Amino acid sequence: MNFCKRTHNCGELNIKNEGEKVTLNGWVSKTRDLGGLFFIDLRDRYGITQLKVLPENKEVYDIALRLGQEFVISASGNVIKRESINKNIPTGEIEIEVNEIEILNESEIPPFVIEDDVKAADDLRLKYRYLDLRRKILSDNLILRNWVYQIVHKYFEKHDFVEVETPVLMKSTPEGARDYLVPSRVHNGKFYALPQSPQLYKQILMVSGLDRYVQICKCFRDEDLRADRQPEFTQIDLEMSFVDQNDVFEILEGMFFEIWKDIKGIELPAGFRRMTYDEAMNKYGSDKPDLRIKGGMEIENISELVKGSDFKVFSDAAASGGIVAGIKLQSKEVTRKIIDGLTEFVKKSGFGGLGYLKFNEDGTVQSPIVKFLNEEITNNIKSTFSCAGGDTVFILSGEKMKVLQTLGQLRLRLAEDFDLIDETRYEFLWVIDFPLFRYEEEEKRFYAEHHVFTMPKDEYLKFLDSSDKDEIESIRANCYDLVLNGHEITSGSIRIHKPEIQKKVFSIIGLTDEEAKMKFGFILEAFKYGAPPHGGAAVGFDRVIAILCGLKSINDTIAFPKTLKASSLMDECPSEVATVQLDELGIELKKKK
RNA sequence: GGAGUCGUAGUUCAGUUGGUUAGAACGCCUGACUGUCACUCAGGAGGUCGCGAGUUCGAGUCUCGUCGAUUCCGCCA
Repeated sequence: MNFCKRTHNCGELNIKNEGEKVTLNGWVSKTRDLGGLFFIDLRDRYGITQLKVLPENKEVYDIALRLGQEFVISASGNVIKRESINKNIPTGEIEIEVNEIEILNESEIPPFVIEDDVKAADDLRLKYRYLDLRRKILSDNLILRNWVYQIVHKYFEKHDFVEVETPVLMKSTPEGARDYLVPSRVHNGKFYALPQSPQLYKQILMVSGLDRYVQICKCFRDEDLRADRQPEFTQIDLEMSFVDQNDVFEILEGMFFEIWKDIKGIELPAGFRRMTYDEAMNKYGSDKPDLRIKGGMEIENISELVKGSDFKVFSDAAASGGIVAGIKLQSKEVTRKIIDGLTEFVKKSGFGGLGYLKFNEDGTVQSPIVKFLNEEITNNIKSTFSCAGGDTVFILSGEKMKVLQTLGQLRLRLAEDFDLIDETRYEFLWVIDFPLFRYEEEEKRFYAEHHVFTMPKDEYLKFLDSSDKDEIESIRANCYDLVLNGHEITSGSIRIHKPEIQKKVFSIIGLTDEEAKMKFGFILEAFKYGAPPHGGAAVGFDRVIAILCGLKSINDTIAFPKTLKASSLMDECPSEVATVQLDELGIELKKKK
């Protein structure tokens, strides 16, 4: 098809181009018919340029009158200075006086108007994703994502990493998330799994001597979704040989340094803050604390202070091995209604109520529990939290982890409600020394907190032979997360490369030699032939992009995201398949109940 | 698997205690208009109130179920 091809895009012309004869191709964003004067806003991904059509040019004018939203056109004419300038857009000083228009394609009336401040609901936007992506605000996310992609590739190339593609069809392993399964036609009854991550392959590449591996790859997890969780997502996967934790940190800090410098023009600190898992839990009630909250709002354990109080709820908690702890909300008006809302919030986590002490400006203390606490205890609480008039301390008591986690959630809730988050900050934090195991009460067994190949810290190796639950739970690992603004954006560990340590870990999670061989045989086999000390990490690419774009959800960093029920509204997948296809795979569907 | 919110015109929403013909804005169509850029003005078309039962003389409104979107918990690198 012949058509008049563009000489420029719709975002680049300005007053310097005055007098030039140009051709633009693009979509009709809007038309304004003033009777004797006709304006067209022509859009492409670079921007919008105004076209002007005069009725004297009858042929062109008649075409202009036919134009509808989202028609694709080619327009030629001269760049002229506008009579009235639009300061809101980069091309606002000029317009094209059109002497030729060609309609390249018509459009049906779109189901929603394509504008930055889109009004359509999510499902409609997803069904017509291609229209939604015509919005600059959205396509800019994909463009930024591409920039980060390029920075990452260059960065790792510069540091001698080798990009290796690992299989997408792999062996299903039962640990971790639920696998997406792919049936095999050649081996009826057998299945591949899509990778939850290329974990095992990258470790084997270390045994191969590749030394430094990186891959920006798709990962798949068949679990329920969230705003920051898609069934398929992208990670920057990396692994290094002959390294300890600090080497991995250094490489990743360097990567984030370059990304933030290039994309945001921000110089991140040379080394990120570090905090142990235990400290994070005790101070923030979370393994991914948001450090942007004004005043810090750290949790204080006041078990000792209230141990002897007459308030049974507190003294009982302390006596039965639990804790009493609280957080302070600084100088905010806390009404009855707010307290009720927060009480409702903690009740959902199984607490009977929320204790609070309001320290008034006049020195009095307002609280339903103050009558149970003597003056000394009240004063001690006040000084522990460094309270001034106008501050409120919220207190929970009970089982330690539950108290800490709920206070952590309360902290985030208060920060949200009282607008205490400094949105301009980027707070990176390494959370280190995670527990190696997690005890599952219901099944009465240990699970690997990270994954089964995570190396325990040297000083805890002795507990691998222990049969004491507390000792095993106390084992800390060379396992780390990078947290940014309360989001986990990276996770990794130093791996076990010694068979005797691996054996002990398997034994603690109740995996017999036989089972281990069946599930992980190939990697254990590989490890027999000289596995170097190695470790690595995986970066949640979508989450990083979402934060860079200022988005709460990762969906708008992904071209074609899926809904919470993991379906794609545009191409309507998943879908049923023909019986012939199932027959070839040797699969028969169960009848629906 | 559980809890919450939402579903009414092409779109975003309003719709009172269950009561006559379900409204507004934007978009769309027709006409007018030579400096608009959220153009303006005049007129017009457009509805299976997500779907299915039930209660009722009467349901957009109440009840139950179901489907979809979304937020959170469980789950999950």
